[in-house]
Amino acid sequence: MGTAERRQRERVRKEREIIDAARELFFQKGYESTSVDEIAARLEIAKGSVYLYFSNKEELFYAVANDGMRIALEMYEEAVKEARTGLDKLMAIGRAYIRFWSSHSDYRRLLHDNVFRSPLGGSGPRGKEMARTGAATNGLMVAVIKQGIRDGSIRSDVDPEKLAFAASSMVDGMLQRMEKRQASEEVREQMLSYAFELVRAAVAAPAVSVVTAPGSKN
Amino acid sequence: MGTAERRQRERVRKEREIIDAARELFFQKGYESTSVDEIAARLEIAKGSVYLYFSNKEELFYAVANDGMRIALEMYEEAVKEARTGLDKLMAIGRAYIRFWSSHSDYRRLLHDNVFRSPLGGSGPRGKEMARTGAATNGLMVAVIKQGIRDGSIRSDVDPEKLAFAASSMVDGMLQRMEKRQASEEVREQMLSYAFELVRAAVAAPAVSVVTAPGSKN
DNA sequence: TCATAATATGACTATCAATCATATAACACT
DNA sequence: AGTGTTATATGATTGATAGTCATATTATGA
Repeated sequence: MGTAERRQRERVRKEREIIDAARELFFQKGYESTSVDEIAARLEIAKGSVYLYFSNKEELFYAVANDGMRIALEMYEEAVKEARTGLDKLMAIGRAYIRFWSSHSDYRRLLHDNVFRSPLGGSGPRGKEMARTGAATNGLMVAVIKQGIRDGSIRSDVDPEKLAFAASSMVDGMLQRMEKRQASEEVREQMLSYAFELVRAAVAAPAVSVVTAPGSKN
Repeated sequence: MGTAERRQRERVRKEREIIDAARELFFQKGYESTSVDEIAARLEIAKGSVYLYFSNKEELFYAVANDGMRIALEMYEEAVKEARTGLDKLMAIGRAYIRFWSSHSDYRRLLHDNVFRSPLGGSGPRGKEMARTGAATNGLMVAVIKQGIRDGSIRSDVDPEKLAFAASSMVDGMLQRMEKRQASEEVREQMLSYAFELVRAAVAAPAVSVVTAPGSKN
């Protein structure tokens, strides 16, 4: 009796449809200016039906945001594979970060115009799922930093958790502010690159190459 | 005929009253959950009267936020006086930052729960005023960094504007995220101190024995 | 064929920012 | 003082929208 399973599949498909519609509208007009009525209208269903699948509008936001974060996470994971030392991997994540946020400016705008509603996500399931994706991203950074300490590319007095937190906060904070200032894509990249070099200068082990000057590539 | 002047004074006084009432309510219940009606009720005036002095609720937010930012700026200016080198001044600003945000957690919560509405402020006069305060704060940091480069405490290849931007974004980003996580005051301070040391490690001029990087401004 | 459960609907409620026609008070000028 | 003009104040009204709920429709299974 595959009824339950079919029902479950149907449910997931419906949820997906709603998320997709919401995403398009959020991208187009922003979260605040999109009404649940509009989302429903786009799918030609009743507003009440949306609430059958998502307990409130914010959960819908978390679902969309999580999609974006998942894409980013996958890009980081790819980037990490292509570098050897922990430090290089950390920098590779940085470059992937720039790549992601340049190529997905819709997600960037949506997420950074609404950071305030993405703490650890709300209390609903979608919020929690997004929080997990955030935690996984953080975990990746911490792991990479730890490796760097082991392989000698990162100074041993670095605190992996704190560094991951500070570095990602810096980048988030910068992107957020630049969003408001409507900085050009080019300026954005320059600023981020500068910040990454700053981090590198701060944490690279003093071993072979003396601390690299900020602003110089590699 | 001091009539115009008295009127002007009266206007300022009224505005002040409204800002103060709004601040108390924003602190107590947050921006979103405070209605303009409540603000008016607290002052025993009609809602319409509020709109006689502020064109919308957001302007009221900017006015309150600006107060907070002014207090902080003054603390930074004090802190700067008590250090000698540019690098020390930069670190002193950092410590003042911690002091301000610990002692004024009401402002901290209000501002960081609402960063999204404080880009460069909105288009109204209060938003613009807040933007000016922000610019002044940034200007102070840039000036201090420039001095550091001149007096040799900060590496000459540092870009003052970019460093100021990256560093303040980092701190903002961290505070914002910690607000959501409800980190304790203690953890908060530790994290911020760590971030400041990271910045110091990245920008402090190398010890005297080491040759200064070529192309130093001075 | 019918009872039960799942899904869908859209009218309705509640909330609130912002507006506006109307009223009152302050002022300037004679 | 008397009068027209401007500034200030009011609160009922509008418009928008998130979320609810009684009711209807459809699917399932005995």
